[in-house]
Formats: sequence, structure tokens, C-alpha cells
Amino acid sequence: MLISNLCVKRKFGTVADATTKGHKLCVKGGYIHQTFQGGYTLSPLGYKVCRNIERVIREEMDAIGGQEILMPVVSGADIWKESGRYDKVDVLAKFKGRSGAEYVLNPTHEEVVVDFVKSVLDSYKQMPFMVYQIQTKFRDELRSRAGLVRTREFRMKDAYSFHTTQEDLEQYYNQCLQAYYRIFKRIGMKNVVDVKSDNGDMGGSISHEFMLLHPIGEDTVYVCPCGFRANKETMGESKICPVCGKPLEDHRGIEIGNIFQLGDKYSKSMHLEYTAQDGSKKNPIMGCYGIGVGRAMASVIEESADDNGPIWNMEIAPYKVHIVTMADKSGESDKLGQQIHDYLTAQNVEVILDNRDIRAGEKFADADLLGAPIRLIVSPKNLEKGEIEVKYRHPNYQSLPASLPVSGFEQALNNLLADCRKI
RNA sequence: CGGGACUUAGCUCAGCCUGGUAGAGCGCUUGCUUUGGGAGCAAGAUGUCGUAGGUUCGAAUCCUAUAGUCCCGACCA
Repeated sequence: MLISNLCVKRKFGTVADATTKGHKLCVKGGYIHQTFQGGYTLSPLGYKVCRNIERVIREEMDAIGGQEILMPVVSGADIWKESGRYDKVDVLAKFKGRSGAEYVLNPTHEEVVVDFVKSVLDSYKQMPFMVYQIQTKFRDELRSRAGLVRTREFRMKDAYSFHTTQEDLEQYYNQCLQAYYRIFKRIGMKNVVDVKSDNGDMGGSISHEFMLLHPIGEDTVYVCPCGFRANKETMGESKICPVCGKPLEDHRGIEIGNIFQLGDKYSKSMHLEYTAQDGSKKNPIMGCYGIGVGRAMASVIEESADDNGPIWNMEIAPYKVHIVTMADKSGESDKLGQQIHDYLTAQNVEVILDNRDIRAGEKFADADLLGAPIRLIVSPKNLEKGEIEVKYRHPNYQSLPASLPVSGFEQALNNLLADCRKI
């Protein structure tokens, strides 16, 4: 891809209405564009990051036996009335069709998934299983905030598991909890903790929130050096650790995921039954597991960025390699830049080439905003030495080579990419 | 949903108090000079001044209504 053709507008100067560093960089770098209050269009750049995060999520969900499905954004009001949540969930957006039929925009999909599973589940022999989707949610919140951190429409991974016993649910719930840590680590989050939380309108018993500890977070997390953690709601007024009795530390947290043990709340209210081994009809025990994809993306930028732009890792960077060619009257730099670009494209490596006839400073500033982990600088100065200069955006890569040979760059680049993926 | 602020060029804003027919910087187009961290000079294009009413000879400017956006708070499966 040529940077001049990239359908992304990077901006100079002040970004009005952006209050956090990450939000500013998302707008400045052209990752997102606000379409309405709480609703964003993802540019090719933003959507690449989003899809990379989703790929990691899919791999980890599949690894614990998840089966991907796709449910509709809209559903009839009937299933929400059946579950009893139609008048209870105030973020539920309701509307009517021309015929007067009542619809909802699903803010979460317990009702829809139970309706689906009713069409599938007959016997205890089919359980346990988990289905998940990555799809758009709409929640009619009164206010959005900080770009993708808090929106009204957003991409979400929501997973639902079905079990014959509470013990089986708990075992799977812990598996899922571990999978969540793997996901957050792979997409480059550093300071993530899980805290016990209140189930609220979701019902059920145990639930955990995954919090990225960060000053811009909207939630308060209490953390004890002994390892105990809880969110403010579940602790009430107490600020003393119930485990060791020491005072708890306050942290702000961004809630990037949550998992719930739902029990039989939905399977019972919506009459989802299976035939047990003894021939009796029973309601499955359910768990549900959510991750906000856009919020995860915003959180990574908040946590890992410098003043010039986001710092992506190899898993989620929109482009892995960013080639900058410098002014060169002989045309040799552009020629080699194009060769490297074509080689990487053929290798299925996401690469972007900046061969614009503009000053170096603007190219570097743009490269910082795109945040590719590997930057190759092709210039007359470097060509004289027979080298391609390499710069790394991610601090973990700084020990890697600072240059590659021009002759045989293919092999050297392959090795470098392999090394980067390992770190 | 309570409190506060805002809406003028693609973006960031000035102009409004004191009414007289639209401005700057950035971006964009063209040319020349530049070219290792957002360059310089010159020329050029771009607006129903959020929308609808009202006052007035005349409204971006004053009045009313309405829509949208932002911030703080509350809310948040």
C-alpha cells in the first residue's frame, strides 16, 4: 500500500473535543471518525487494528473450544419480554417497524443466544459447549466519552457457554479467565487485573471484570499488595483488605472485559431445556463472557503511546513494516523501497510505502502516527554504505539490528520479522 | 437525566458586545526553491455563518424556538 493512497486523514495541530492522549492520537492519526455521538467509523487504519484484535480473540476462543456464530443486531421485543428484561435494562433501544412490530437493538445477546440454542439443544450429551460472536452492539447510554473508550455503538466479542452442572461451569469459567489474560497480553496490554464484581442486571452469582489499570479509567479498583483486588461497588465503604487487613490502594481502571456465571436465570425464564441422563427435563447452567473490541483498541493506545503516536506490537499493528524513502535524484532509493514493498506484499506481510516527494520530517511524523513496529529508511546516505536503516517503534525491539544489507535483504528481512514476532 | 459551554471554509478558530452583505492559520490545487523530524516564496479554489421563525431598509451579529456537539455529575448488561 502506498501511503498517498491510504484513505486516512492525519491531522495537524489541535484536535478539539478529544480529552485523553489516546483519543487525541486516534483522531490525529485518522484511525477513527465520529459519525454521531457515541458512534464511530473506523478508517482502513483503525479497522485493521480492530480486525487484528479480533483475530487474536478468535484464536483464543477457538482454543478453548469456542464455536463462532453470528446473531442479528436487531431482534423482536418478544424474547426480551420473555426473559423479563424488556423493562429493566434502560440502555435497551426500542423501536417499531411500519407494521407496528416491536423491535430492540440488542445491547447484549443472552436472549438471542438462548433462542438459538433452544433450536439446537436436546440432550445432556451435547454439553458442554460454547458459542461466541464478534458483532455490533448498541447501548442507548446517556453519554459517551474519550473516543472508543466509551461509545454507544461498538464491536463486542460475546461468548455463551452451556453446562449440565455448576461445577462444570466453574471449571470452564476458569479456563475462560485464563484465555482472557492470554488475549490481553497478546494484544499488548500490560497492566491488566481481574476483580470480582457485582452481576447487576445480568443476574447469576459470580462475575469478574478485567480492568486495565490506567488513570483515565472510569472505574475504581481497590488493590492490596497481598494480591486481593475488588472493584469499588463490591467493597462498599470499606477500604480495608478482607484477606490481610491492610489498607487498600485506589486505582483507576478501564473495564475491558467481563465474565459472568449466569446460572439458570435465562435458561429458566426462557424455557431452554434438555433431557438429562435420568430422562428428566433440566435447564442448562450458563456462563457469558464479553470483551469490548473497540475499547480494547483504545485502551492499548492509552497505555502504549508516546507523544507522537501509538506503539503497536506485531500482533495488532495495522502495518508491520513502514518503508520511508528519502529524496534521491538518482531514483535509487525509490526503486529499492518499491522492491522491498513488493517483496513483503508477496510474503503477505502488511507493509506501507512512503515515497512521497515531501520533507523527511513529515514522513517520520506520519510513520509515528501509523505506529508500525519496524521502520525501514532507504536513503542515498544508507545506500552508499550498502545498508537499509532500521528503526523500531516498540521498546522491546531496540536490541535488534539497526541496519540490513541491501544485497540479500529478503533473507535478512525474513529473519528480522521472525525475531520481532518472538519478542 | 441535572449543571455548564459551544455550533462561522476540510480542520482549529476570530468576527457578535456596538446590525451594513465573510476573515486568519493549517490543510487542498499550481509553480519555483527546498528535502534526515510536520520548510520558504508566489498564485488559486473552497462558506446556504446548525436549522426554522421573528425584529429591521438591512441579521453571522439582536429575539424566540428547535436540532446537534462537548465538558462535569448521575447512569452503565
